[in-house]
Amino acid sequence: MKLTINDLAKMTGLAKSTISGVLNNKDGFSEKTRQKVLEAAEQYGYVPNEIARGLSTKYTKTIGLVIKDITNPFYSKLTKGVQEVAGEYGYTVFLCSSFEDHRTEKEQIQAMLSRRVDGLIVAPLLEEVTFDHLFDLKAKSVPFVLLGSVPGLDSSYVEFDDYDGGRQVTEHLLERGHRSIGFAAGLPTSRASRERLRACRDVLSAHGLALRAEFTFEGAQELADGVEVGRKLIAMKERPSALICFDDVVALGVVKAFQSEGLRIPEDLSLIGFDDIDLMIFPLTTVSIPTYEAGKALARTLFGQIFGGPDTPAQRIVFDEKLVVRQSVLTVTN
Amino acid sequence: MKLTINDLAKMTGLAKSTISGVLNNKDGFSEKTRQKVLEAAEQYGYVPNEIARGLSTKYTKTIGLVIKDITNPFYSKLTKGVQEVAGEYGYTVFLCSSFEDHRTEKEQIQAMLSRRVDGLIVAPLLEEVTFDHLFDLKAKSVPFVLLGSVPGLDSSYVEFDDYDGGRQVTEHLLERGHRSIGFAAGLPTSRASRERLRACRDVLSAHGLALRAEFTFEGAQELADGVEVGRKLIAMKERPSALICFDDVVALGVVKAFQSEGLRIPEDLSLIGFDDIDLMIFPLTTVSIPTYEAGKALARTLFGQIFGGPDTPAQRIVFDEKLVVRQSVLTVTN
DNA sequence: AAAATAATTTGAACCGGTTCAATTTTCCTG
DNA sequence: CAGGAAAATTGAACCGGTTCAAATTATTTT
Repeated sequence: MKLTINDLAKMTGLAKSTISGVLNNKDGFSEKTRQKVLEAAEQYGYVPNEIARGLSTKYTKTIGLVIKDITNPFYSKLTKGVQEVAGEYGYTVFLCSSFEDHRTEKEQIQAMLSRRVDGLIVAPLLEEVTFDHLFDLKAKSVPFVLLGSVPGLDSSYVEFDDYDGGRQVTEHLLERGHRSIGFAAGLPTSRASRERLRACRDVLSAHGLALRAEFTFEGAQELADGVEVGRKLIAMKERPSALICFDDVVALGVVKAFQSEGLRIPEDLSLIGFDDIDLMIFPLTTVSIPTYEAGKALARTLFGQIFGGPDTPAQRIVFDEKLVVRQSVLTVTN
Repeated sequence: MKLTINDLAKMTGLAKSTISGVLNNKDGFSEKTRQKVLEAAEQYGYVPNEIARGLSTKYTKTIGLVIKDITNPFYSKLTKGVQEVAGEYGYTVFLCSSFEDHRTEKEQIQAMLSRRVDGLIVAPLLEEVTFDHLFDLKAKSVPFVLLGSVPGLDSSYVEFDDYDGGRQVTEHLLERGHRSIGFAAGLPTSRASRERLRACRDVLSAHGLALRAEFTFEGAQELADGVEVGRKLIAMKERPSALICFDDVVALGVVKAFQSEGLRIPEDLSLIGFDDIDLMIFPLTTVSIPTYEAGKALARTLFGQIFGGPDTPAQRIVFDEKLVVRQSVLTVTN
């Protein structure tokens, strides 16, 4: 059915090694045969079988990207960055989603390995359990880059300075006079969320303040979760004057809940998010995260590993997070 | 480095065909050898090389998904649906983005073919040029399913009744008394946009009305484009009373433009979008599109083709679009 | 024009699996 | 316990490429 290199060899009367050589631009072939091969390949529309090639060269021109959920703007933008760079290198990317499940993450990585990807980009779930599967990658010396470092694992990674982002927003709120601050954290599997929360706590306690338990929410991930948090806040007798949301999506949910009750942001609640997503139309004060650039950096770092061989030193790239002040934070005068 | 089936054969003292047979659950092996193989595989952590397997079986357990831009919520949700079903079948998906470029689309499909995917899902760009590459797929009898039919190509597809969606929104506006209607269309490569626009024109002309050229915009794709359209409208002396946007993202852009000028939706402009995206917090009247379900349907149809062999009849699935009335359309009394 | 050298081309082995006809082993039966 | 059938195992070919030492052909050199 499909034309193979053997067919081409038969048709041109040349050896398959000759065909292979010419097609891979190796030199040592006469101009005459070179033309003959090229013409025949062109004429019959020969497309080399990358699978077969991969088997002998050990390079599949394929990388795996394991993320949590493509539906989240954060990841879709990151993915776009990865794709962009992969394309430049003639690589194709396998998209795998862990759907926030630790076992799925492991399985996906396993599947990628069995498909012999040349490298992996993983946005690992943070969990108490184990990072064995990641240490394994290192042990097997499979090129890989992580989104976010993993304690004790000496690997390449790209991450954001989430702690500093958390610090910035908290200080911003303090500067604007807020003393009662709430926090809508993400899932416990999110490193970013944890860091931001930790920073928030640190800054508050440095000012003799604390995050009150009833103003601290957990597991906020999607818009609906944000709406839920918003509802809970609305139902409270006493409410924090400001809420830091783990990301813009959650913040958007809070905005939605408040708006649907006729309450207003920032008059009734000051709000801060993270990510600075494109689809934001609400003037939300947030923290911009160079997601797209991070995706590109992840891919570039990975290709560095792939082409640099197993002794390529691990690279660590940290992107800054930057507060973007808009109109969702009120200045309160005590 | 990596353990192969040959290694395993040597270690157990069995033939590689035995190892292969046991591991693939073929019968005709004694319980004793079966155990021996299984234990050895387990103990040494043997993972079959899918590349090698793919070469001989012709099945790579891999499908290709070619979309325009993963960053668009429409596609990310569709992708999620595809992934979900692919996962159920033990398949992994190659994500390819055409980035709205016809040539890139062709190249991506080519790349997928050279990687011998078992099937393809393509959201093709609509262009004057050619659909040769799609007809080629048919000719080569590569299993594939399209998002949206292509004229003259008898293939499986999943599509939305975009014409009807366009009809619904236009009639809704007419019912609410609007007579001066504008349309922010998407890129000319979007079939959905074209259909919606066509329906709008048809309905209007059936009512003796027409879409005025100065109220018809083209190439609106991202939020920024919507903002642009909004600005243009604001700058006009005379403005339509309602605007239909090709999708929610564009509508969101218009909202943003209006809000930033202190104008209000729907008081200053009635607005309708398409997609009913999750991240919407503005009470936008829109048309809900079962994107996630479509993604699943695409995948299921594809697997039907893959496992059903080349004579599987082409399937056509059309999803309805459904108007969701919220608060972005004013009732005007003339 | 023969010998030496350089330029091309080729054939066989290999990558890591699957497949299946042929062979070997085991089990029954008379 | 020989002989035949059934069960289990194996070996070789194949999938479609790449690689490289060896063979062939062309070009110089003397």
